[in-house]
Parts: sequence; structure tokens; C-alpha cells
Amino acid sequence: MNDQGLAQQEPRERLRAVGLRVTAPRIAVLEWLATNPHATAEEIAAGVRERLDSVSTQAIYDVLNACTRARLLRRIEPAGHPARFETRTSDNHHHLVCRMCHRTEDVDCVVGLAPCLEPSSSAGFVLDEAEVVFWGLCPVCAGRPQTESHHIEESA
Amino acid sequence: MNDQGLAQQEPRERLRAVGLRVTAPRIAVLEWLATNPHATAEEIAAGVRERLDSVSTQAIYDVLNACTRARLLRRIEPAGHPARFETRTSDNHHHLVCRMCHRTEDVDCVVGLAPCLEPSSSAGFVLDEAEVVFWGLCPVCAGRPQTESHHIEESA
DNA sequence: TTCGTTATCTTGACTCATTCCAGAAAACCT
DNA sequence: AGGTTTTCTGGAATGAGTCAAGATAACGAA
Repeated sequence: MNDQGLAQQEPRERLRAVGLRVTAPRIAVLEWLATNPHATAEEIAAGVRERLDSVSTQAIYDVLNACTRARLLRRIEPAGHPARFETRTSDNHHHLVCRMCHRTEDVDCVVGLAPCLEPSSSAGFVLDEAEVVFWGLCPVCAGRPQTESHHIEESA
Repeated sequence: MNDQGLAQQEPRERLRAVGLRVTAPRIAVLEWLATNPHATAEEIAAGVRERLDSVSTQAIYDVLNACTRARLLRRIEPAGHPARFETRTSDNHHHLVCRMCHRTEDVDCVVGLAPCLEPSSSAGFVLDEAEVVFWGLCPVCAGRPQTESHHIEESA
């Protein structure tokens, strides 16, 4: 298990860098998220509990909130579904979200980046972020007959 | 109260057009939303109850869901806060949301409209909507010292 | 290395927005 | 008017997330 050394070192330093204490739950969350982006709090808890024998749900939320506030993580909240987290990349990338299975993928809004950040009128608002979500169906769900519970209304 | 005739007729026809039954709660919700955009279910319930003496909360949600599915209403769900509804459905405008008071305003993404709808790589997704939310502080909140409960972390 | 301070974690209760359910009431087709 | 089917009522339930109080662990100083 020596090749984990580096990966394990990374979160530790990132925590220190933002002045957060280095704890087992935090390291586990950051490490797990590094390889499982866009996970929900519940999924993260499950993943973390596989390597740490016991972590309270509250601890997971605390870790996620603390890291999000410290900008180590980014929280994305697709409408109507639990929040998802990703290890914070400093770039302002956006997301594709499947309406059916909630699968979430990153996209770089190459063309639209600059325009998106400057709405035509800001109505006096002081803006700090432009969040873009592209809604649709993932390849799997697009090729599958719609279930009753998730029909997408097609009526124009 | 005769000058309400037209305003009252409008929702009625819109409901018929999409095959929804015309009921008092539905008309009241649509009418109220026409003059109070970006309202939450709770606010809508309160507004509607001023003219209809009694409407169940469930009815409000049913109306909102039915109308949203039928595209008479558009639901916007700013991360971490209750859903809001608006009657502007046909144009693909975006929103400014105040992180502090949740005030929500419309913006037409003049420049970015087309680019925003075409992410560089769609990863096989079949997209049907691009949702853009500009986060920041509204004029009122921007000029006010931050409360503890809503501090915006400024640490880079 | 041990100690004290303070941040973090545990447990468990709780909130809030929203949905589910079963039956009653109302809308629409004929 | 009559029969269907949709919608509304009332109340219970869900799920995601937070609050609170005390136990525990991290880290800086001695």
C-alpha cells in the first residue's frame, strides 16, 4: 500500500493550506471524491465508510460544508435532486445533467465562457459566479423507452 | 371588477390549450404569478389564499406541478433554496439570484444565448435546455454589512 | 511529551420543502 | 342531468440537510 502515499499526502496538504485541521474523515472524503466526482453526500458517506469503519452522517456534511466554504470542493445542486460535490477545479466549468438518472458530466464551455459571465443587464447585482447546467438525457437513458415516473413532456 | 375580465380570461384559455381542466386554484395561481414572478410555493399559497378563501397546500403543489409539466410555468430551483415559479416560459432567459436574500431577477442572455446552448462536448447527451444562474448580491444586500448567517467567503 | 485550547465528531432530535395516500368534490363529455 | 376522470382535501410520511450538547481529537505552546 505504498503507492497510496502520494494520493494520501495531497488532501492533507490542501487542508493545511486553507487552515482546516487534518482529520481522517476529511482525508477520506477528499480522496474518495478525487476518483468519484459528482457524488452525493450519501454516496460519499458510503464510499468513505468502506475505508473508515465508522463516520457519522453529520461528519460527512460537516466535512463537505467546511471544504466547500474553504473552496476545496465545489457543490453543484441540480434542481430537485440532492447536492453533488466535486474536487474543486479552479476553472469555471459547467455540467451536463441527465434528467432521468441524474448522471452528471463536466463540460468546458469553450465558446460561451466569457459571454456567459456577462449577462446583458445585471440589474445592479454584484455577481461572483455564473452557473450553467445543460439538461437532457445521457446516452444510456436517451436510448431507453421512458418510464412512467420520468416521462419528459415533449409537447411544444 | 369588470376590468379583471381579460386577465381572468387569459389563464383560462391557456389551461384549455394544454388540456388541463379549468379550476379556481389554477386560475388563481396563474393570475397571481403573472404579477408576482419568481415566487415560492409558500408565497404563492399565501397570495392565492387572499382571493380564494381556502386552498390546500397540496393543491398548490399539484397546480404548480401540472402547469410546469404542461409548460405553462417554469420552475427555477436556486441551489439550497425552495423552488420558484414564473410565467415566462417561451423565451430562454436566465436568472440573477442574490445569495443573501434570494431575490431573483430575469436577464436576457443576449450575447451568450447561442453559445450557451452548445457546450463544447456533449458527451453523447441529448440536451434540451441550458439553465444559467448568475450568483451574487442584489443591490440592497451588496451595500449592507454581512450577517453571520450569510457571510460570503472571500478567501481566494 | 504533555497540556490546554479549540475545532471537529457523535448522537439524536428536528426543520423544511415536497410528496404520497385515500377519499370527497368538482370539471367536462355526451 | 349522469358518468368518468381529474383535481382537491387532510393528514401522514419522506428525504435532505441542519441544530444542539457533549465527547473526542488535532495542534500549538510549554
